[in-house]
Amino acid sequence: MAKTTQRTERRTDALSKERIVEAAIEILDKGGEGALTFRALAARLATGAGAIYWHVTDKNELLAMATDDVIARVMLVREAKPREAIRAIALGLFDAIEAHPWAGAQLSRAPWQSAVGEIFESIGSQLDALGVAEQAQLDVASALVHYILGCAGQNAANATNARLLPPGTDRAAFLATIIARWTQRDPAGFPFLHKMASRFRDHDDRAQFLAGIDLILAGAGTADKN
Amino acid sequence: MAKTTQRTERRTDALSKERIVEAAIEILDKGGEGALTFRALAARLATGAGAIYWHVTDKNELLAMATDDVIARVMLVREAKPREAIRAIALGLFDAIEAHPWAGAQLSRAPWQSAVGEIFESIGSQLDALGVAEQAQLDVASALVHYILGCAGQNAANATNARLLPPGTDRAAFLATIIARWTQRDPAGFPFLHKMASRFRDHDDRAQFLAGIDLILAGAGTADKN
DNA sequence: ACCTGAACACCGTTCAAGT
DNA sequence: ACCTGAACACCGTTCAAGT
Repeated sequence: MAKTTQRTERRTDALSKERIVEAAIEILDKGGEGALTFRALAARLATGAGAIYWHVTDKNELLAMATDDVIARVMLVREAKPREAIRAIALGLFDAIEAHPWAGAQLSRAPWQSAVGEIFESIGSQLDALGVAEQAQLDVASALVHYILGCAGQNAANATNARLLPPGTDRAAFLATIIARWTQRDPAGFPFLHKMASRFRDHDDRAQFLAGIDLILAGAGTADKN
Repeated sequence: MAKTTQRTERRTDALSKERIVEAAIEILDKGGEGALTFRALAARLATGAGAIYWHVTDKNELLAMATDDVIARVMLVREAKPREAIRAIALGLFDAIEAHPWAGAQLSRAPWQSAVGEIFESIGSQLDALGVAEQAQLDVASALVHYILGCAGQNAANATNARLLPPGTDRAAFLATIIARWTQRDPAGFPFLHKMASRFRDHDDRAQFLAGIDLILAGAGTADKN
C-alpha cells in the first residue's frame, strides 16, 4: 500500500539543489536575468517561495550554482597542443556565454566564486608547455582571464540590450547602431571610430574574440605554433 | 522684497541634472551601489522621490551619467608618445575605477552607453602612430578595451566583496583567501594556482594590470618603444 | 526533515494633486 | 514648469505553523 512506503524513500518530485538549479537555468535561458524570481521559481517547481530557502542560501548562491553548472562543462576540453587547448577553452567559454548571457554577467560580477578558479587553472596550466617563462605565467594567465571576462560581460550586456530592440534586429545591426550613435554625436571627435565603422559592420564577434587571445599569446613570446 | 524676485530667477538650491548626479556620486562613493536609492537620493536633496523623475528618466540613466562624469575626466590625458598615451589612459581608468568601483561595474554592464565610445576612440587613435597596420587596428583596440573592461569589472567585484569582509582586511589578504579557497578545495586539481599562490600574495594589482596592456601591445608587434 | 504561505521591509516608478 | 508624497506593483527574505 502507498502508506507503507519507507520514510527514507524520496518522492521523485522532491526538491533538491539540483532540481532547483535546473529550473533556474530554464527560467534564465528563457526570460533572462530579470525573469529569475523566487516566486517564479517556486511556481515552476510547484512549491512555496520559502521552500527554496531550505536548499539554497540566497539568490546569489543560486546564480553562482547555475553559472558553475553551465561553465563547468566547457572546462572538460582536452587538447594535446597547448595553444589549441587555450583557444578551445576560450571559444568554449565564448559559446557558452553566447548561449547563456546571464552566466557571462555573473562571471564578471562575482569572479571569485563560480568557475573562474577552474578557468584560471586550465589556462595557466598550458603556459609551461607553451614555453612561457615561469615568472611571466601569472601575468599572461591573468591577462587572458581578464580579457575573457571582459568579453563575457560585454557579450552579456549586448544580449540583454538586444532583447529590448525590435525583434529581428541582429547583432551586426545592433553594433552598427551603437557605432553610429558614437560617431554622429561628434563626427570630428571620433575619427578612429569613424574610420573603423565599416569594419565594425561586418566583423565576426567570434573571430575578433579569438584574435584578442592570439594577440596576448603573441605578446607572451609564443609566436611559434605549438 | 523677496516677493518681487523675477520668476525666471532660479533658487540656488533648485534641482538639476547636475545636482542630482553630484549627489548620486556622493552616495555611491560612500555606500556603494546598493546605497543608491531614489528615496535616499531624495532625502539627501531634501525633495520628494518623484521630483527626481522630472530631471532623470530612470535609475539606469542616473548610473550612466554618474559613470560618465567620473570616467570623462580620465580621457583628457594627452601624451606625446602613443605607447605612453595608451598606458596613461589605461592607468587613469584603473585608478578611477579603484576610487569609484560602481563605475567599473556600470562600464562592464552597459558598455554601449557611457564613456566606452570615448575610451575606444582615445586608445584606437594612438595605434596609427604606434605602427599598427590598419587592418589590425580594430582587433588591437578591441582587445585593449575588452581587457580594460574585464579588469574594471573584476576590480568592482573585489571592492564590493571586500566591503563584506571584516574591516581592515586589505586586498592582498582578500586575494590570498580566494586563492586558498580554490587551492584547498582540491590541491591536486589546481597545480598551477598552487604554484602561483605565493606570487599572488605579494603581487601589485596596478603593475599586473599594466603588464596585460604591454602584453597586448607587444602582441601587436610594437615591441620597439615609441 | 522538509514544506507552506502569509508577512516584512524594502525597491523603482507613476501620478493626481499642489504651487 | 516644477515639485510633493501617497500609492502601485513588484522584489528577496523570514518565520510561525503545518506535515
